[in-house]
Amino acid sequence: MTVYKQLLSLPENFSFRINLDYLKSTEDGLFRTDQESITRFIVLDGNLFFIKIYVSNNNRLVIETEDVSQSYTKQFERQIMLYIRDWFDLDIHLEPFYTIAKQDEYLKMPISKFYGLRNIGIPDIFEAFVWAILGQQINLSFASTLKDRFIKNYGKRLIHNGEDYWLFPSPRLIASLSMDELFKIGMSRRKCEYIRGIARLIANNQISREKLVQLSDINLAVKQLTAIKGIGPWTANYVLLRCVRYPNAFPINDVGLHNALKLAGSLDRKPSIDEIKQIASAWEGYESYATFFLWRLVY
DNA sequence: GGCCAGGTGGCCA
DNA sequence: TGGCCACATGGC
Repeated sequence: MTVYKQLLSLPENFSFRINLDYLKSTEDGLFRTDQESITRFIVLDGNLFFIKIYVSNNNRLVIETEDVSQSYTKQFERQIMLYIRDWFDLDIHLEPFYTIAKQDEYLKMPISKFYGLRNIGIPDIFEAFVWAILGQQINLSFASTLKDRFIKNYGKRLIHNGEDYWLFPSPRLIASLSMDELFKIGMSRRKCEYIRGIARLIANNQISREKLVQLSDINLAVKQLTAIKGIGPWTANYVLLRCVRYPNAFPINDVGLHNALKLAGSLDRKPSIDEIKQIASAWEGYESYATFFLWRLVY
């Protein structure tokens, strides 16, 4: 099979190792990591590509693409590069964030520990919503178990070099499933309804990443999303942070964030919401990165 | 056994 | 608006 190789130059403040470690900690059947690379299948307009990502000696990102569907064109090449730039959030300028964070009581420790980390995103908005809804209220390890069951029950299995990879289930398929079919994996009935509802909205193109990007006002985006059953302020901000990439997305109610602030600030208790508003006022415009680095402390 | 997990909607004053 | 409560399940 033909393999195409592309290079992407990396920002100064990007550490491949730190980002690989992060991905390793979140491996979920959709991609795989080893000591030096990340691999996954991606689908573009129904065409299948297998990509391998690693770093070269002169600090460039190397992307090898196997043309599984025999459909590789310059257009797909461009889309694959955009996908990688987006997944690793390569186009954001983080110097202003680091300048703020270096002198911030709560951020200086996480940015020193994880310098070079990026908000590795969830490019597929349906996946982002499902992951957020699954994670509501329950502990993260159980949420991971549910996600694993979700992917392996409804997703598509592919094999590459004898190893399993999965494609995330399509919103169209999930929208068509019965409550019982969804309930069997162990999530609450309400989560089944929420997920089926969002699947329907995405399948009908009533909700899309592009539309949310175009709103460009986080208050509007949150308002629109929280009108949907099962999407509260936390889920809305989570999706805007991990997928749509609003830099000021801020899931202020997040328990993990609270624990991370307690740890980073050596507090004897978790801060209150009002205290967090005070703390975060210094991060204006970079709340999403502040949150992502703080999460890394506790997950 | 009880309480908390990367919350949310529904009900009631 | 603000205060409960149920929700599925796992870990401590």
